[in-house]
Amino acid sequence: MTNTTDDSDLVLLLRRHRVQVTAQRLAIMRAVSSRPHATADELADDVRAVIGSISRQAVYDTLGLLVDKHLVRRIQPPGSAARFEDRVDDNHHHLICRTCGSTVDIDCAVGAVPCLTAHDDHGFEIDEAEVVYWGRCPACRAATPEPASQRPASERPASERHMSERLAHAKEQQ
Amino acid sequence: MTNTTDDSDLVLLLRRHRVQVTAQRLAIMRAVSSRPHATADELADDVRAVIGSISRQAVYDTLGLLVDKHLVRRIQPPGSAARFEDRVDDNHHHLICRTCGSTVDIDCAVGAVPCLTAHDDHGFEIDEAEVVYWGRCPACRAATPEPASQRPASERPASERHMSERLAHAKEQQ
DNA sequence: CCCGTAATCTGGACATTGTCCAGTATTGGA
DNA sequence: TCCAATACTGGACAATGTCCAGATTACGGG
Ligand SMILES: [Mn+2]
Ligand SMILES: [Mn+2]
Ligand SMILES: [Zn+2]
Ligand SMILES: [Zn+2]
Repeated sequence: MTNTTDDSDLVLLLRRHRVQVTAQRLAIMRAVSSRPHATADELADDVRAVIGSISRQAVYDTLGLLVDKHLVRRIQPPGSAARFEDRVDDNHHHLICRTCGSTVDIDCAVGAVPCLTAHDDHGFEIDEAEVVYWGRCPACRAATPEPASQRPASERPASERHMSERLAHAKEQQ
Repeated sequence: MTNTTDDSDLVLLLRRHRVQVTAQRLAIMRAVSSRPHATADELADDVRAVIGSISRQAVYDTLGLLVDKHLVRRIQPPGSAARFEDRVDDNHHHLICRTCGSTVDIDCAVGAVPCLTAHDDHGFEIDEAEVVYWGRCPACRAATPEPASQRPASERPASERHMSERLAHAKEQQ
């Protein structure tokens, strides 16, 4: 997608944001664009394949800078290192396969700024809602038809939600 | 809350789930109940204050086991170590202060099984939606009235979402 | 075009959060 | 009470970041 992007375009973009232009930064931007949802480590590898070498710190510094400038979005899926992507400011979410870890973009079910209206905001000033959908991708579903499914995800009476309440219940039944 | 719970109740609960009863497990269950959203490390400290000592491995093993048994829920807030809580199977979400990290429970804006219906499921079999709301808690808001707010969170034309597209735009304007 | 300074990059040490493993201790049933 | 399965311990190791001091590079001004 950005494979066809000229370096001069990236230079322009950086200058517009008052960011010094370096070979490392250009390479990292290209890497982020060409491999969405990659980790810092993966991006470092990609960059090394192009410009020979880069320090770990330069990778982290640059990604952090680009995130600050809203040129890159950092997502931190539970149980994984941070991942980075090109697609910013559109509030999209992510769908991750429990089995193989593959990650795809997903638009929000609710609207442009999804879920930003929580029932009770507890006095917080909410500015972002991050949503991660968990499931099994088509490939993994095909591989194992029915994984002896746990996780009924069904509701339980509110009175049994906490450990303490559930054990009281257990005692009665005993 | 569970401070008043008798050990024998916890024993009962574990037995019902075919889990061996040990002093470490009981202490960890108590710790999780009494300090919601604590990290493994914090729980280990709490447990040590009660039973003297426990290995890090026992803490992780037990928490993992309790999570498997649906007696404890593990949440992994972006940028933080995993946290654990008592309140399971009710699909509630979390609201985290960007400034001080305080975490509160929040019920879903949408319904009992929130957001589980994504626009396009990409063929995935979705079983859970995890939502993290980000913001500033009342205390932090009071401390700093307006933090030179960035993050407009406003929509941008779809044509400007990706780096590549935005730089093209930049070029025109040049 | 050259210079000086600020910004950036480098490489190595260090921190945090977890997992692996082999040996020892405890649990719970026979 | 005894045994086998299970759990716990302590130390090594791994992954993901951050800190820091010194070397290098970028870029605006002369
Ligand atoms: Mn994405
Ligand atoms: Mn909670
Ligand atoms: Zn998969
Ligand atoms: Zn706060």
